[in-house]
Amino acid sequence: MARRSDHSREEIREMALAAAEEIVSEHGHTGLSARKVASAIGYTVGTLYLVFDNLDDLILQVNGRTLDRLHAQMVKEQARYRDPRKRLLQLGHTYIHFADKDPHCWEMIFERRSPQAQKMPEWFREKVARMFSLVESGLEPLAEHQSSQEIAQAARALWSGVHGICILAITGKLDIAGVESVQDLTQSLMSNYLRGFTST
Amino acid sequence: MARRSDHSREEIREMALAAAEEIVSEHGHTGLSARKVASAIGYTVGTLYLVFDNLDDLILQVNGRTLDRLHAQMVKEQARYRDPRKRLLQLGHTYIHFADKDPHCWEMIFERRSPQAQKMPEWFREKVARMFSLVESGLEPLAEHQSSQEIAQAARALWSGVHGICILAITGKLDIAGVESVQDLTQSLMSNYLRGFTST
DNA sequence: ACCTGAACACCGTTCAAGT
DNA sequence: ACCTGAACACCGTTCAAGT
Repeated sequence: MARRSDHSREEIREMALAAAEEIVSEHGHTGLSARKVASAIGYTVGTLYLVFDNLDDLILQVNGRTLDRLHAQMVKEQARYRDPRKRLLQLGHTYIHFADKDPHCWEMIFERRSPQAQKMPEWFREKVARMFSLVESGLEPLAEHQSSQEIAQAARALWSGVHGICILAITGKLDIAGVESVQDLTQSLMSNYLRGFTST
Repeated sequence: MARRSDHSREEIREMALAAAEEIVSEHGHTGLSARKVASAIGYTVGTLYLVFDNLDDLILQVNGRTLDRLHAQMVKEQARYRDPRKRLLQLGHTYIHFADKDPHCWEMIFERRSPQAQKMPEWFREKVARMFSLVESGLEPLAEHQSSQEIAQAARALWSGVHGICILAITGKLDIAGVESVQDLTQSLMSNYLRGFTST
Protein backbone atom coordinates (compact mmCIF):
# COMPACT_ATOMS: atom_id res chain seq x y z
CA MET A 1 0.00 0.00 0.00
CA ALA A 2 1.23 3.43 -0.91
CA ARG A 3 1.52 5.80 2.02
CA ARG A 4 1.78 9.47 2.78
CA SER A 5 3.26 11.62 0.10
CA ASP A 6 4.43 8.82 -2.15
CA HIS A 7 2.49 10.61 -4.88
CA SER A 8 1.01 14.05 -5.22
CA ARG A 9 -2.69 14.62 -5.70
CA GLU A 10 -2.03 15.19 -9.39
CA GLU A 11 -0.03 11.99 -9.72
CA ILE A 12 -2.73 9.91 -8.06
CA ARG A 13 -5.31 11.50 -10.32
CA GLU A 14 -3.30 10.69 -13.41
CA MET A 15 -2.62 7.12 -12.29
CA ALA A 16 -6.30 6.55 -11.53
CA LEU A 17 -7.44 7.87 -14.91
CA ALA A 18 -4.89 5.78 -16.77
CA ALA A 19 -5.90 2.67 -14.80
CA ALA A 20 -9.59 3.34 -15.41
CA GLU A 21 -8.96 3.80 -19.13
CA GLU A 22 -7.24 0.45 -19.34
CA ILE A 23 -9.96 -1.35 -17.39
CA VAL A 24 -12.72 0.12 -19.55
CA SER A 25 -10.80 -0.46 -22.75
CA GLU A 26 -10.35 -4.14 -21.89
CA HIS A 27 -13.53 -5.04 -20.02
CA GLY A 28 -16.03 -2.33 -20.87
CA HIS A 29 -17.73 0.11 -18.56
CA THR A 30 -19.47 -2.71 -16.67
CA GLY A 31 -16.05 -3.97 -15.58
CA LEU A 32 -15.14 -0.64 -14.03
CA SER A 33 -15.39 -0.14 -10.28
CA ALA A 34 -13.86 2.21 -7.76
CA ARG A 35 -12.32 -0.69 -5.90
CA LYS A 36 -10.65 -2.05 -9.04
CA VAL A 37 -9.20 1.31 -9.98
CA ALA A 38 -7.94 1.80 -6.45
CA SER A 39 -6.26 -1.58 -6.24
CA ALA A 40 -4.76 -1.11 -9.71
CA ILE A 41 -2.89 1.96 -8.51
CA GLY A 42 -2.04 0.51 -5.10
CA TYR A 43 -4.34 2.72 -3.03
CA THR A 44 -7.52 2.12 -1.06
CA VAL A 45 -10.99 3.05 -2.30
CA GLY A 46 -11.20 5.94 0.11
CA THR A 47 -8.28 7.66 -1.58
CA LEU A 48 -10.19 7.97 -4.84
CA TYR A 49 -12.77 10.08 -3.06
CA LEU A 50 -10.10 12.57 -2.08
CA VAL A 51 -9.31 13.10 -5.75
CA PHE A 52 -12.70 12.63 -7.45
CA ASP A 53 -16.19 13.63 -6.35
CA ASN A 54 -17.45 10.13 -7.08
CA LEU A 55 -17.26 7.42 -9.71
CA ASP A 56 -19.37 9.42 -12.16
CA ASP A 57 -16.85 12.23 -11.91
CA LEU A 58 -13.99 9.82 -12.64
CA ILE A 59 -15.91 8.47 -15.64
CA LEU A 60 -16.55 11.98 -16.93
CA GLN A 61 -12.82 12.70 -16.78
CA VAL A 62 -12.03 9.51 -18.69
CA ASN A 63 -14.67 10.44 -21.27
CA GLY A 64 -13.06 13.85 -21.65
CA ARG A 65 -9.73 12.22 -22.41
CA THR A 66 -11.38 9.89 -24.90
CA LEU A 67 -12.89 12.88 -26.69
CA ASP A 68 -9.44 14.47 -26.76
CA ARG A 69 -7.89 11.41 -28.37
CA LEU A 70 -10.73 11.19 -30.89
CA HIS A 71 -10.49 14.86 -31.79
CA ALA A 72 -6.72 14.70 -32.24
CA GLN A 73 -7.06 11.70 -34.52
CA MET A 74 -9.75 13.36 -36.62
CA VAL A 75 -7.65 16.47 -37.08
CA LYS A 76 -4.59 14.44 -37.98
CA GLU A 77 -6.24 12.09 -40.46
CA GLN A 78 -8.12 14.90 -42.14
CA ALA A 79 -4.86 16.66 -42.93
CA ARG A 80 -3.98 13.86 -45.33
CA TYR A 81 -6.30 15.27 -47.97
CA ARG A 82 -6.65 18.56 -49.75
CA ASP A 83 -9.94 18.00 -51.54
CA PRO A 84 -12.70 19.46 -49.30
CA ARG A 85 -15.07 16.58 -50.00
CA LYS A 86 -12.46 13.96 -49.19
CA ARG A 87 -11.51 15.83 -46.04
CA LEU A 88 -15.10 15.79 -44.83
CA LEU A 89 -15.64 12.12 -45.64
CA GLN A 90 -12.40 11.32 -43.84
CA LEU A 91 -13.85 12.78 -40.64
CA GLY A 92 -16.60 10.18 -40.76
CA HIS A 93 -14.23 7.36 -41.51
CA THR A 94 -11.89 8.32 -38.67
CA TYR A 95 -14.84 8.45 -36.30
CA ILE A 96 -15.90 4.92 -37.26
CA HIS A 97 -12.32 3.70 -37.13
CA PHE A 98 -11.82 5.07 -33.64
CA ALA A 99 -15.04 3.50 -32.37
CA ASP A 100 -14.03 0.21 -33.94
CA LYS A 101 -10.57 0.18 -32.39
CA ASP A 102 -11.61 1.20 -28.89
CA PRO A 103 -15.34 0.47 -28.69
CA HIS A 104 -15.53 0.33 -24.90
CA CYS A 105 -14.08 3.76 -24.22
CA TRP A 106 -16.07 5.23 -27.05
CA GLU A 107 -19.33 3.69 -25.83
CA MET A 108 -18.86 4.95 -22.31
CA ILE A 109 -19.17 8.54 -23.54
CA PHE A 110 -22.78 7.87 -24.51
CA GLU A 111 -23.74 5.67 -21.61
CA ARG A 112 -26.20 7.16 -19.19
CA ARG A 113 -25.03 6.72 -15.62
CA SER A 114 -26.91 9.16 -13.44
CA PRO A 115 -30.65 8.64 -13.05
CA GLN A 116 -31.48 12.33 -13.45
CA ALA A 117 -30.48 14.19 -16.59
CA GLN A 118 -27.30 15.58 -15.11
CA LYS A 119 -25.99 18.77 -16.57
CA MET A 120 -22.65 18.21 -18.19
CA PRO A 121 -20.00 20.69 -17.05
CA GLU A 122 -18.93 23.44 -19.38
CA TRP A 123 -15.48 21.98 -20.12
CA PHE A 124 -17.13 18.79 -21.33
CA ARG A 125 -19.69 20.58 -23.48
CA GLU A 126 -16.82 22.39 -25.15
CA LYS A 127 -15.09 19.16 -26.08
CA VAL A 128 -18.31 18.00 -27.74
CA ALA A 129 -18.80 21.36 -29.45
CA ARG A 130 -15.25 21.17 -30.80
CA MET A 131 -16.25 18.02 -32.66
CA PHE A 132 -19.17 19.77 -34.33
CA SER A 133 -16.91 22.66 -35.26
CA LEU A 134 -14.65 20.27 -37.08
CA VAL A 135 -17.56 19.05 -39.18
CA GLU A 136 -18.83 22.59 -39.76
CA SER A 137 -15.40 23.69 -40.97
CA GLY A 138 -15.31 20.72 -43.27
CA LEU A 139 -18.73 21.60 -44.66
CA GLU A 140 -18.10 25.27 -45.30
CA PRO A 141 -16.10 24.99 -48.55
CA LEU A 142 -18.79 22.65 -49.90
CA ALA A 143 -21.72 24.88 -49.03
CA GLU A 144 -21.24 28.23 -50.66
CA HIS A 145 -24.94 28.94 -51.07
CA GLN A 146 -25.94 28.02 -47.52
CA SER A 147 -26.19 30.20 -44.45
CA SER A 148 -24.10 29.47 -41.39
CA GLN A 149 -27.26 28.29 -39.62
CA GLU A 150 -27.88 25.80 -42.38
CA ILE A 151 -24.29 24.63 -42.16
CA ALA A 152 -24.54 24.26 -38.40
CA GLN A 153 -27.67 22.17 -38.75
CA ALA A 154 -26.12 20.07 -41.51
CA ALA A 155 -23.09 19.40 -39.32
CA ARG A 156 -25.36 18.14 -36.54
CA ALA A 157 -27.36 16.00 -38.93
CA LEU A 158 -24.25 14.50 -40.50
CA TRP A 159 -22.47 13.82 -37.23
CA SER A 160 -25.63 12.32 -35.75
CA GLY A 161 -25.91 10.07 -38.76
CA VAL A 162 -22.36 8.81 -38.57
CA HIS A 163 -22.74 8.37 -34.84
CA GLY A 164 -25.95 6.39 -35.27
CA ILE A 165 -24.30 4.00 -37.70
CA CYS A 166 -21.47 3.57 -35.25
CA ILE A 167 -23.61 2.75 -32.26
CA LEU A 168 -25.98 0.42 -34.09
CA ALA A 169 -23.03 -1.40 -35.62
CA ILE A 170 -21.30 -1.81 -32.27
CA THR A 171 -24.41 -3.02 -30.47
CA GLY A 172 -24.93 -5.53 -33.27
CA LYS A 173 -28.22 -4.12 -34.51
CA LEU A 174 -27.25 -3.37 -38.09
CA ASP A 175 -26.87 -7.00 -39.03
CA ILE A 176 -23.92 -6.36 -41.32
CA ALA A 177 -20.49 -7.90 -41.04
CA GLY A 178 -17.10 -6.23 -40.87
CA VAL A 179 -15.82 -2.71 -40.51
CA GLU A 180 -15.75 -2.33 -44.28
CA SER A 181 -19.54 -2.58 -44.56
CA VAL A 182 -19.86 0.01 -41.83
CA GLN A 183 -17.49 2.29 -43.69
CA ASP A 184 -19.52 1.72 -46.87
CA LEU A 185 -22.70 2.66 -45.06
CA THR A 186 -21.07 5.80 -43.70
CA GLN A 187 -19.88 6.69 -47.16
CA SER A 188 -23.41 6.20 -48.50
CA LEU A 189 -24.99 8.31 -45.78
CA MET A 190 -22.56 11.18 -46.12
CA SER A 191 -22.36 11.37 -49.88
CA ASN A 192 -26.12 11.13 -50.38
CA TYR A 193 -26.75 13.71 -47.72
CA LEU A 194 -24.14 16.01 -49.21
CA ARG A 195 -25.56 15.66 -52.70
CA GLY A 196 -28.96 16.59 -51.33
CA PHE A 197 -27.62 19.39 -49.19
CA THR A 198 -25.52 21.07 -51.87
CA SER A 199 -28.13 20.80 -54.62
CA THR A 200 -30.46 23.29 -52.97
CA MET B 1 -45.57 -12.73 0.48
CA ALA B 2 -47.26 -14.70 -2.23
CA ARG B 3 -47.10 -18.42 -1.75
CA ARG B 4 -47.55 -21.61 -3.67
CA SER B 5 -49.75 -21.45 -6.69
CA ASP B 6 -51.09 -17.97 -6.10
CA HIS B 7 -49.94 -17.25 -9.64
CA SER B 8 -48.86 -19.38 -12.54
CA ARG B 9 -45.41 -19.16 -14.04
CA GLU B 10 -46.85 -17.09 -16.86
CA GLU B 11 -48.60 -14.71 -14.50
CA ILE B 12 -45.45 -14.12 -12.47
CA ARG B 13 -43.55 -13.53 -15.68
CA GLU B 14 -46.08 -10.99 -16.88
CA MET B 15 -46.19 -9.23 -13.52
CA ALA B 16 -42.42 -9.02 -13.37
CA LEU B 17 -42.10 -7.57 -16.87
CA ALA B 18 -44.81 -5.00 -16.21
CA ALA B 19 -43.15 -4.00 -12.94
CA ALA B 20 -39.73 -3.76 -14.58
CA GLU B 21 -41.15 -1.61 -17.36
CA GLU B 22 -42.60 0.82 -14.86
CA ILE B 23 -39.39 1.02 -12.84
CA VAL B 24 -37.27 1.65 -15.93
CA SER B 25 -39.76 4.11 -17.37
CA GLU B 26 -39.70 6.13 -14.16
CA HIS B 27 -36.15 5.79 -12.89
CA GLY B 28 -34.11 4.61 -15.86
CA HIS B 29 -32.18 1.38 -16.28
CA THR B 30 -29.86 2.30 -13.39
CA GLY B 31 -32.86 2.17 -11.06
CA LEU B 32 -33.70 -1.38 -12.05
CA SER B 33 -32.71 -4.27 -9.82
CA ALA B 34 -33.89 -7.83 -9.35
CA ARG B 35 -34.74 -7.13 -5.74
CA LYS B 36 -36.89 -4.13 -6.65
CA VAL B 37 -38.80 -6.04 -9.31
CA ALA B 38 -39.34 -8.92 -6.91
CA SER B 39 -40.64 -6.75 -4.10
CA ALA B 40 -42.87 -4.84 -6.53
CA ILE B 41 -44.70 -8.05 -7.40
CA GLY B 42 -44.67 -9.41 -3.86
CA TYR B 43 -42.21 -12.23 -4.39
CA THR B 44 -38.65 -12.88 -3.28
CA VAL B 45 -35.61 -12.43 -5.51
CA GLY B 46 -35.16 -16.15 -5.85
CA THR B 47 -38.50 -16.48 -7.58
CA LEU B 48 -37.35 -14.29 -10.48
CA TYR B 49 -34.64 -16.84 -11.22
CA LEU B 50 -37.25 -19.54 -11.66
CA VAL B 51 -38.84 -17.47 -14.44
CA PHE B 52 -35.86 -15.70 -16.02
CA ASP B 53 -32.31 -16.87 -16.68
CA ASN B 54 -30.95 -13.75 -15.03
CA LEU B 55 -31.42 -9.99 -14.99
CA ASP B 56 -30.04 -9.59 -18.50
CA ASP B 57 -32.70 -12.00 -19.73
CA LEU B 58 -35.42 -10.00 -18.00
CA ILE B 59 -34.06 -6.80 -19.57
CA LEU B 60 -34.00 -8.41 -23.01
CA GLN B 61 -37.68 -9.34 -22.61
CA VAL B 62 -38.56 -5.78 -21.61
CA ASN B 63 -36.60 -4.48 -24.59
CA GLY B 64 -38.54 -6.82 -26.86
CA ARG B 65 -41.80 -5.39 -25.57
CA THR B 66 -40.52 -1.86 -26.07
CA LEU B 67 -39.65 -2.68 -29.68
CA ASP B 68 -43.16 -4.06 -30.11
CA ARG B 69 -44.76 -0.87 -28.82
CA LEU B 70 -42.50 1.24 -31.01
CA HIS B 71 -43.22 -0.82 -34.09
CA ALA B 72 -46.98 -0.71 -33.53
CA GLN B 73 -46.87 3.05 -33.14
CA MET B 74 -44.81 3.52 -36.30
CA VAL B 75 -47.23 1.40 -38.31
CA LYS B 76 -50.22 3.24 -36.90
CA GLU B 77 -48.93 6.78 -37.37
CA GLN B 78 -47.67 6.04 -40.86
CA ALA B 79 -51.17 5.05 -41.94
CA ARG B 80 -52.30 8.65 -41.50
CA TYR B 81 -50.69 9.63 -44.80
CA ARG B 82 -50.98 8.48 -48.39
CA ASP B 83 -48.12 10.40 -49.94
CA PRO B 84 -45.07 8.06 -49.94
CA ARG B 85 -42.67 10.80 -48.93
CA LYS B 86 -44.84 11.93 -46.05
CA ARG B 87 -45.26 8.34 -44.93
CA LEU B 88 -41.51 7.84 -44.80
CA LEU B 89 -40.83 11.09 -42.98
CA GLN B 90 -43.55 10.17 -40.50
CA LEU B 91 -41.60 7.04 -39.57
CA GLY B 92 -38.71 9.22 -38.45
CA HIS B 93 -40.97 11.57 -36.53
CA THR B 94 -42.73 8.74 -34.73
CA TYR B 95 -39.36 7.28 -33.78
CA ILE B 96 -38.24 10.57 -32.26
CA HIS B 97 -41.59 11.06 -30.59
CA PHE B 98 -41.48 7.64 -28.98
CA ALA B 99 -37.94 8.18 -27.69
CA ASP B 100 -38.98 11.54 -26.31
CA LYS B 101 -42.05 10.21 -24.51
CA ASP B 102 -40.37 7.17 -22.97
CA PRO B 103 -36.65 7.87 -23.10
CA HIS B 104 -35.65 5.40 -20.41
CA CYS B 105 -37.22 2.32 -21.97
CA TRP B 106 -35.99 3.38 -25.38
CA GLU B 107 -32.44 3.92 -24.14
CA MET B 108 -32.28 0.56 -22.44
CA ILE B 109 -32.51 -1.17 -25.82
CA PHE B 110 -29.16 0.27 -26.79
CA GLU B 111 -27.44 -0.04 -23.45
CA ARG B 112 -24.64 -2.57 -23.29
CA ARG B 113 -25.00 -4.78 -20.26
CA SER B 114 -22.93 -7.88 -20.76
CA PRO B 115 -19.16 -7.46 -20.90
CA GLN B 116 -18.73 -9.81 -23.83
CA ALA B 117 -20.50 -9.14 -27.12
CA GLN B 118 -23.43 -11.38 -26.39
CA LYS B 119 -25.28 -12.78 -29.33
CA MET B 120 -28.83 -11.54 -29.41
CA PRO B 121 -31.39 -14.34 -29.75
CA GLU B 122 -33.13 -14.81 -33.05
CA TRP B 123 -36.53 -13.56 -31.86
CA PHE B 124 -34.91 -10.28 -30.85
CA ARG B 125 -33.00 -9.89 -34.11
CA GLU B 126 -36.29 -10.28 -35.92
CA LYS B 127 -37.90 -7.47 -34.01
CA VAL B 128 -35.02 -5.22 -35.03
CA ALA B 129 -35.16 -6.42 -38.63
CA ARG B 130 -38.89 -5.66 -38.73
CA MET B 131 -38.05 -2.02 -38.08
CA PHE B 132 -35.70 -1.90 -41.05
CA SER B 133 -38.33 -3.55 -43.21
CA LEU B 134 -40.71 -0.75 -42.36
CA VAL B 135 -38.20 1.82 -43.59
CA GLU B 136 -37.39 -0.24 -46.69
CA SER B 137 -41.07 -0.49 -47.58
CA GLY B 138 -41.39 3.23 -47.13
CA LEU B 139 -38.42 3.83 -49.40
CA GLU B 140 -39.49 1.57 -52.25
CA PRO B 141 -42.08 3.82 -53.88
CA LEU B 142 -39.55 6.67 -53.79
CA ALA B 143 -36.70 4.71 -55.34
CA GLU B 144 -37.78 3.36 -58.68
CA HIS B 145 -34.33 3.44 -60.21
CA GLN B 146 -32.53 1.76 -57.30
CA SER B 147 -31.84 -1.89 -56.71
CA SER B 148 -33.18 -3.64 -53.64
CA GLN B 149 -29.64 -3.75 -52.25
CA GLU B 150 -29.38 -0.01 -52.60
CA ILE B 151 -32.74 0.39 -50.91
CA ALA B 152 -31.68 -1.90 -48.08
CA GLN B 153 -28.53 0.11 -47.55
CA ALA B 154 -30.43 3.38 -47.71
CA ALA B 155 -32.88 2.11 -45.09
CA ARG B 156 -29.98 1.31 -42.76
CA ALA B 157 -28.34 4.66 -43.38
CA LEU B 158 -31.58 6.56 -42.81
CA TRP B 159 -32.58 4.66 -39.68
CA SER B 160 -29.07 4.99 -38.28
CA GLY B 161 -29.23 8.71 -38.89
CA VAL B 162 -32.56 9.19 -37.17
CA HIS B 163 -31.36 6.98 -34.34
CA GLY B 164 -28.16 8.98 -33.96
CA ILE B 165 -30.07 12.24 -33.67
CA CYS B 166 -32.28 10.61 -31.08
CA ILE B 167 -29.51 9.37 -28.87
CA LEU B 168 -27.38 12.49 -29.06
CA ALA B 169 -30.42 14.62 -28.25
CA ILE B 170 -31.37 12.47 -25.27
CA THR B 171 -27.85 12.37 -23.83
CA GLY B 172 -27.73 16.14 -24.19
CA LYS B 173 -24.89 16.26 -26.69
CA LEU B 174 -26.66 18.09 -29.51
CA ASP B 175 -26.90 21.33 -27.60
CA ILE B 176 -30.30 22.17 -29.03
CA ALA B 177 -33.48 22.82 -27.08
CA GLY B 178 -36.88 21.21 -27.38
CA VAL B 179 -38.34 18.32 -29.27
CA GLU B 180 -39.23 20.61 -32.14
CA SER B 181 -35.59 21.30 -32.95
CA VAL B 182 -34.91 17.58 -32.89
CA GLN B 183 -37.81 17.00 -35.28
CA ASP B 184 -36.44 19.77 -37.51
CA LEU B 185 -33.05 18.13 -37.55
CA THR B 186 -34.62 14.77 -38.42
CA GLN B 187 -36.57 16.40 -41.22
CA SER B 188 -33.37 17.98 -42.53
CA LEU B 189 -31.44 14.73 -42.41
CA MET B 190 -34.11 12.67 -44.08
CA SER B 191 -35.11 15.09 -46.81
CA ASN B 192 -31.54 15.95 -47.79
CA TYR B 193 -30.57 12.29 -47.82
CA LEU B 194 -33.62 11.44 -49.90
CA ARG B 195 -32.94 14.21 -52.39
CA GLY B 196 -29.42 12.87 -52.80
CA PHE B 197 -30.51 9.27 -52.92
CA THR B 198 -33.26 9.71 -55.51
CA SER B 199 -31.24 12.03 -57.77
CA THR B 200 -28.86 9.28 -58.82
C1' DA C 1 -43.83 -28.58 -5.95
C1' DC C 2 -43.14 -23.99 -5.07
C1' DC C 3 -41.05 -20.44 -2.92
C1' DT C 4 -38.16 -18.57 0.73
C1' DG C 5 -34.40 -16.40 2.88
C1' DA C 6 -29.91 -16.67 4.04
C1' DA C 7 -25.45 -16.80 2.10
C1' DC C 8 -21.65 -15.40 -1.09
C1' DA C 9 -19.07 -12.22 -3.49
C1' DC C 10 -19.46 -8.16 -5.07
C1' DC C 11 -20.83 -2.85 -5.41
C1' DG C 12 -20.49 3.03 -4.17
C1' DT C 13 -19.69 6.01 -0.54
C1' DT C 14 -18.41 7.77 4.07
C1' DC C 15 -15.60 8.78 7.94
C1' DA C 16 -13.53 7.74 12.55
C1' DA C 17 -9.13 6.11 13.48
C1' DG C 18 -4.36 5.28 12.76
C1' DT C 19 0.53 6.73 11.29
C1' DA D 1 -1.71 15.75 6.69
C1' DC D 2 -2.57 11.78 4.34
C1' DC D 3 -4.47 7.55 3.82
C1' DT D 4 -6.67 3.46 5.71
C1' DG D 5 -10.05 0.07 6.49
C1' DA D 6 -14.13 -0.93 8.45
C1' DA D 7 -18.88 0.12 8.12
C1' DC D 8 -23.39 0.96 5.74
C1' DA D 9 -26.67 0.11 2.44
C1' DC D 10 -26.99 -1.73 -1.52
C1' DC D 11 -26.17 -5.21 -5.69
C1' DG D 12 -26.75 -10.34 -8.80
C1' DT D 13 -27.00 -15.06 -8.15
C1' DT D 14 -27.42 -19.59 -5.86
C1' DC D 15 -29.44 -23.21 -3.27
C1' DA D 16 -30.41 -25.80 1.10
C1' DA D 17 -34.35 -25.59 3.81
C1' DG D 18 -39.06 -24.90 4.87
C1' DT D 19 -44.29 -25.34 3.92
